[in-house]
Amino acid sequence: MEPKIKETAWNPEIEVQILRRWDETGTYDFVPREKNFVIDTPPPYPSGRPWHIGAAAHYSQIDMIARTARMSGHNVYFPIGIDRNGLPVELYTEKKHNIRMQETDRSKFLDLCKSSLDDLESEMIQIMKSLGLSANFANYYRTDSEEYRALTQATFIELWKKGIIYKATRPNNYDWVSGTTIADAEIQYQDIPTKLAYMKFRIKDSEKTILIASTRPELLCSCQTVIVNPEDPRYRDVIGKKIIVPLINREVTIRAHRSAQMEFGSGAVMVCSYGDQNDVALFREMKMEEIIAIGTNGLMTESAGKYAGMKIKAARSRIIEDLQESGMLEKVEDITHRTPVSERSKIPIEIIPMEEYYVKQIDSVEKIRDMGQKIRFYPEMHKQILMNWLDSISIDWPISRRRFYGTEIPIWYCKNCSEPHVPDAGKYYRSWKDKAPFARCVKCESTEFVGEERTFDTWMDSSVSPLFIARFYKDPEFFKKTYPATLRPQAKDIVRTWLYYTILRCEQLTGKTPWSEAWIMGYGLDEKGLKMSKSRGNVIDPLPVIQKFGADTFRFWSASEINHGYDFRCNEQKIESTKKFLSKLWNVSRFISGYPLVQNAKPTETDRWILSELDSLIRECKKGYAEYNFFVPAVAVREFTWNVFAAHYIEMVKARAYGDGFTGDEKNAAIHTLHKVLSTILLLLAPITPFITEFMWNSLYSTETIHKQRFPEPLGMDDMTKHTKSISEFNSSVWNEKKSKGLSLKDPITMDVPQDLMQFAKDLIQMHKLEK
RNA sequence: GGGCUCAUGGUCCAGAUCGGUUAUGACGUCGCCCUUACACGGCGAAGAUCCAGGGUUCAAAUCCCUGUGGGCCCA
Repeated sequence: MEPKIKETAWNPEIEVQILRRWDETGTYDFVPREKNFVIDTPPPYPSGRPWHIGAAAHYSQIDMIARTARMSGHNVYFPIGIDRNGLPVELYTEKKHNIRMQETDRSKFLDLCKSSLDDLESEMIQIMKSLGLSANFANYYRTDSEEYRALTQATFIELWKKGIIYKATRPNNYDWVSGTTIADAEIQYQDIPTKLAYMKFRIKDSEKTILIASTRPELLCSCQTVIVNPEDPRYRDVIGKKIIVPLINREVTIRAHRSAQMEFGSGAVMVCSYGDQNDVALFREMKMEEIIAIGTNGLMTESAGKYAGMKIKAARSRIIEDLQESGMLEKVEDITHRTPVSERSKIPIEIIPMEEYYVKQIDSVEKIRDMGQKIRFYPEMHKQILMNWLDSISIDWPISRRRFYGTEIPIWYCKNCSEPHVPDAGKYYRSWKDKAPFARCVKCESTEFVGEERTFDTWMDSSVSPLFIARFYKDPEFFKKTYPATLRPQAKDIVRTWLYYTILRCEQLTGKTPWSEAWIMGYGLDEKGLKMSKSRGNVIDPLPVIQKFGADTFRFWSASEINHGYDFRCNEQKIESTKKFLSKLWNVSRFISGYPLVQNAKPTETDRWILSELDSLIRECKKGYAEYNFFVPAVAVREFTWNVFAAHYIEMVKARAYGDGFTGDEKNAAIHTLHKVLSTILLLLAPITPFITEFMWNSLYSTETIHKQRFPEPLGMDDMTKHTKSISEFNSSVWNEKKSKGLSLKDPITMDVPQDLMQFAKDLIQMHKLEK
């Protein structure tokens, strides 16, 4: 028998041809039906190259979800988008061209950002395509397109009319390097070494001093009170007394407040506007007048007196020196302080009062919690990330940003009376440069307007992705069929942003939960378990890896190595060695390809044994697929194919398939079973390794694509899996016996078939050339 | 300080819901072998006090408690 297939190893170059055929025949085109399986695919952000290998693994797995759904009989809608709004591209562009955004013409700056994005985007699209994503690339969307931004603006206009948006001046997180307000969700905490200064505050009309420890002595000028814990015996008698702020010489009152921790520093705390969120709460609670010590440029303000105009750190050092000179410094300790920093620029944020727009969210927390409870999370434990976040929401969501590359806030202000005007929804507005779409002010009838210059927080755009893909406002028929979506796949680090904001916004706009399932994946780390970063030099570029070993290799690695929901390690050598399994599968197929398809056959005992093992494999795989956990089918199929089917069954029936010493029926039964098992393996692996399975399916079984087939059902064989262990043990014992006698495997040997394997005797005797 | 999570041979990972065999498999290492699908292979070997301590039990990698160490998140 000559195998139909000649090559002896899986050649990844075949993938290119298969990709082309899928593309030409429109294999994955989406035509909406009444019921659809809609994936709210995360639009990746092209922030620089190379693209993260963990992200490539992530998108491979999202594709496995799409293929699983398709093979389970669903009509799958798998859109692809690219997220292009926001700060990273601005920073990238500033660096690339050595310019500063605030000093560059806005139109010109936007053009530069756009071309940076175009370059980075094309590489990402190429990787996603070559990974074999069964998505609709023909009309992939961009979040900075006119159409997308018009949707973001339309949703803003609707919320504005519903009264969910408001403007307020309040202390806010401010990133003075990127020059913008940021939301709590954009803050990270980092342990940063800093100095804890113990300062002496003198009690008025007394020689007594109280020690106050602070990491922010430069905020002395904005100190409005000193608090001590009411339970603290050391300070009981000074509560209500006046105390003098050193250097500033302002008198403030000592107050009792339970938020003062007795263990920290000296137990007495100065309250300034604003050192941290607790200061904000205390100023509000005690209705104190705020003093702004730090400006939006990151420099000390006029309120800081002689320190005005200095950078924060410089002012801190100078004040410590001055305190020393005036004898008001007790000591300075070096400590490590958990410091809130901006997620993007990594600098410590300042809390500065500014006027910004807000989306109401505090009132919705309970509703979102209920909706979140009803979403099925894979894995279930990651629902907790959302719940923890909901517990810690304390202020509304500030949505305005003082940046350029984002969706413009569509508001014009009357030049005369400042009344804000919001245009009709539906168009894309560039309020910073477009002429106001109003004739006169509704309030004072003036005819001159000034456009808002700020942009939205990018999560305002991202949080309406389920609405965009469902053509909200544009195509009611389509919307009805595709919203709510079925599933949101995403990484766990953006649960509190993307996942949460999407539920919030979709609830506000549609009253519905945007999807019924959320699939949460862990991070890709380097081989030692550390985060990959350019500074560490441990970044792995996915593109050459995929080119070298093929997409199926990469995908099978991702399925067999990643325990769903947990962080995973990326190791190029492991990816390479995964290819061995594909070659094994290739050669098993190659062997079987030498036999014709046999329609009907009566299986022998040996055949019924492997078919019974196959049934249990099908059940196991389907269990994994039902939870979108690809680790389960990948490992189960590999184990079965390699260590049961190839190692034992194929060896046992080789002679029978050749027909040596067997009847025609027995021979046909072997050939029929070989094809049955192989075709089932191909179907079970198709979502994970779409290329090799498609190639084999087309070569052996059908000209139709494997990817529109249904998953196999168990045949319902009697359970014979209990024999598997005896079979493999007996085979091993024969191999060992021959080896110890220096015999070749094809030499005959005198051995008996064990009693419990008599039903398989005929095959075993031929396989090992057993003699009496 | 609170929450989530992890800890099994050199490396990765299974087994843990429902306690009971010589603890699974892959990668790597070593030895032998071209046996008509495959040397990207086959056969075999070495290699684990299942993080520590305590408890429940006839019996614990598995259940309970305490602790140690790592990761992430929140204050």
